[in-house]
Order: sequence, then C-alpha cells, then structure tokens
Amino acid sequence: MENKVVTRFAPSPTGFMHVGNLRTALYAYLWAKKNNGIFILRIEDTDKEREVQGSISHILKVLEWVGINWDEGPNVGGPHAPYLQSERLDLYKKYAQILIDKGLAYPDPYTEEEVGIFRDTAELAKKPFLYREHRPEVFEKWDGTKPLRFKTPLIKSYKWNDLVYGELSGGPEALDDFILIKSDGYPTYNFAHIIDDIEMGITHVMRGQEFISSVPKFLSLYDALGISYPLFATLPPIMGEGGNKKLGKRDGAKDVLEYKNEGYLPFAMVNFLALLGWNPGDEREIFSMDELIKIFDISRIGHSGAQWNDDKLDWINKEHIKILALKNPEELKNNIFAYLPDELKIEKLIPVITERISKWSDVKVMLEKGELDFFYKMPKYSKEKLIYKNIKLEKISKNISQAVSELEKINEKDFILENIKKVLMQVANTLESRGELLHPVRYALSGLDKSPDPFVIAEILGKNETLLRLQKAI
RNA sequence: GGCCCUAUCGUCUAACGGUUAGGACAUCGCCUUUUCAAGGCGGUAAUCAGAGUUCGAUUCUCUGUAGGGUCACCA
Repeated sequence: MENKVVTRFAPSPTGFMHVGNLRTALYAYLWAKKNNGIFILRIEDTDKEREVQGSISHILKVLEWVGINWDEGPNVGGPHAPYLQSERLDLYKKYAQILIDKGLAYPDPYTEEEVGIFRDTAELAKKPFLYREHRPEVFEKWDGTKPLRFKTPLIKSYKWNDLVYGELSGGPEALDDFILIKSDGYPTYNFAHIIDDIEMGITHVMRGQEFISSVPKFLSLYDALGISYPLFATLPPIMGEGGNKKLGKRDGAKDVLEYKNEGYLPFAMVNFLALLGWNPGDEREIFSMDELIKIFDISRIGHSGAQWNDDKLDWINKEHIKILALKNPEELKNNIFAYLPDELKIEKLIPVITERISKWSDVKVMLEKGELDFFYKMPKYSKEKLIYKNIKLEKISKNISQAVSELEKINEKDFILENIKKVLMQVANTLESRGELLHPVRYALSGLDKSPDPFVIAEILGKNETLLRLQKAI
C-alpha cells in the first residue's frame, strides 16, 4: 500500500462548527473513501486563549451526525496518536531544533508592542507588513521565553500546482519570518500543521481558499526541512445567502447542530454541501453518502464562491424525506411523532403531514398554527363559510344531508378513503358543481380554509365522528 | 495600498473553440384539485465590458471593471 491516499480534517476547538468547516471535512472524507484511503481527524488546539470548552465533543458530534467516520483521531486512536496538537509539543520542539541547528530559526528580540509599531507603520504607508525587514543581524540563543521565528531562507516567488485551481503563485511579499513557536511554548498553525501533515503521512491537503496566500510560507518551510510537498486541493469559499461575504461565524454562519435541531436530515446536509462547490458533471442532484463517495472527484470542484441557499437545502431535504418514507418508514414515523401530542400520534396522519413539510420542525409549525387540531377536536367555524360561491344555505344543507344518508350505508369497517371518496363523488357529480358538496363537507370536517382533502380527513376521523360533524353542519 | 483568487439565468451550476447556451432551486402560468400542499406540463430569465488570436469564441490572451481572500505570538 505505497500510495494510499491520506486526508485529514484539522479543526481548532474555538467554538461551534459551521457549514463551511463541515464541507471541508466532507470533501476530505469523500476523497479518502473514494480512494480506499485513510481519513484522519486532528484537533489543532494550539491557541489556548481562544479555545472554547466543549468544542471538541461538539466537533465529534457534528461529524457523527452526518456520518463522517474518521479512521484515526480522538476516541479511536491510531498509529500517529495523540491527535491533539497540545499533546504533541515535543514533536514540534524537535523540528524547531532542526531549524535552529540549520540557522533557519531564531528568537524574536522585539516585544509585541514593538512589532505592533512596525505593523502600524507599514499599514499607514499602505504597504504590506513584513517582519523580515526588521530581522536582527545576530541571532540570540533561544531560551523558550521569546517567540521562535522562521528565517525565510530565500526571498523568491513561488509557483505551485493546485489540484483544483491549477497553477497558483505568490510573490515575495507572501514570504516572511513567521512565528514557529509562540512565547507560551505552543506552536503556531503555520508550523504545527506542516509537521503533523508530514508525520501523519498526509497525501492531500484540502482547505479553504483563504489559505492560498499563506502557501508560499508553507512551501518555504517544507523546503527548509528538505521535505517534498503534499498535494494541495484548495476549496472555493462559501458565501452568505444574499450577500457576497464569505460565510463565517461573524456573518451569521450557523452552528451545524442548529440544522439538526430544525429537523434537517444528515444526508440532506451532506448532499447540499457536496453540491456547493462541486457537481458530478451530469444532471443528478440527489445522492446518498455512498453514491457521493463513488462519484466525487477533485477535478470537478469549482473555482468560484457559492452562495448558501436555504431554499435549495429545503428542497433537497424534502427529497430525502421522500426517500426515507420509502426506505425507512419507521424512522419517518418516529421523527414526525416526536413533535406530535399523544392524541395526534395517528399512523394515517403521516402521509398527510409528510407531503406538507420540508423539515421536521415544520410539523411544529403546523401544530402551532392549529392546522392539525381538527383531527382530535370538534372544529369551530362560522356557518357563512360553509357556503360555496353563491349557493343558498338550504341547498348546501340538503346536499350534506344527502351525503350523510349515503355515507351511513357504509359499514364501519369499510369506512376507508376509497369508499368515502366513491360515495361523496357520486353525490357531488349529481350537482351543478362538485364544490357545492365537497367544499362544505371539507369545511365542516376541518373548520379550515386550507386543509387536506375531505376523504382523507373523514377516514382518519372515522364514521361516527364524520357523521357527527356533518350533522352539526346541517 | 501590495499580493493572490474569481467572474454563465435572481441562486447552485453544465457546456474542457462550432449547442436553438442544458439542468436544478426560486419565480410566473396552465392542468389536476372544493381549498391548500403534493404532482404533471410549460414560460420568463445568463455568458461583466473592451480589445486581440481564430474561418469561428462562454471557452484561449491582454486590459479594464466588479466581487472575494490575505498581509496576527488566529487557525
């Protein structure tokens, strides 16, 4: 197994995971699985200031929810353990020492304030800030109390190949003496992720487009260590809905688990995210995770930013609900029942509800709007509304009476949709317009202007209740 | 401001020099339906602009414009 594909998802535990993070994880996972490779989860917890308690378990929960299983990482372990960067500090020190020995790393002699002044001056002059312009002539010995900086070995431009974007480049201003190890002893992202990617044998590095401008720094570090580059696959940004800003926490990107709570199916989320920046090249749009693994291909990842779109997510979710109704009706039932009070946990209500929702929480909305009350409560309504167009009330009453006497002939156990429909349609067809019977019947049974059709309602209510409500209307 | 990336219907996108520029979401209309939803059928709607290369540019090149990213002891 020489050329086994190894990818990783390496989030930092600084808060909740949003959909942008999840898509990066998904693409890395799909690519690994498509190639029978390994998908590693690594936690980049090197910023102790910004770390948020509970983030790690949150990340694991999100990945578990959508069905992204890591082959190596927290909980499952693996040959490169530990998978938390904060537990790998000795490793970074080892590599740092190699650079120091080569004369390619040195302690920063300035205070943070002094560096701040350098930066402000550069900004004021509308020039990019470059620390290396202030690099000390003589390097002191590093005692661990000062930040350790990388000495950019050669000021040059870099050109490299990206699996998604093709040839990319960065000018010399993208190279600088960045910090390898902070004064608190933790490595920076720039340093740690490279060491870990090397140590863990990562073959394909997938990450967002915001890292393009840092790649020259990474390349210069690989060069300094004399190590060949992994393959890079850069992902286009996800933009906020309606806006043109990259979707980020600051711009209201939602916690992935909020989608779970709102009642989206994990497959729908995966499906939608897969399509945001990638397409299979044909006209299919609905996929399971297994199908995605089969057809996913880095070469079909797009280059331009894609806007988040709730409408499309809702549609995809609805499609997945339909699939669920066929494949796993029990799960469909459980999800819908979870929102219903006991008196509404009626099996026959499920198809009626299913066709009206695009996510589970819509059931709650239906409930709140009172759209389901009539299934267990005698509806309240005004008799004027029984009138269909300009038909007189007496005529309506007569029509209903006629329907009632016909419905009475049906046996209690034969009181099912198709029989009810047959009988009511028979009566309705004798009238000038069918609406003069069907409208009042529907209204008498539901008390609503908009409701499922009267036959369905009648079946669910049963013979007694149906006739009772119709009598009342008469 | 420097550097980098991007640019097809409102949105997600297909078309890797030759298509009546295709599909999906949304929208609109019709059919079905008492109504709503669902479903079926159909419509409106796009190559950012200007030069070049070419017999021929959505596609290749350049310039402009617009949008995005980045320039931390954050990742």
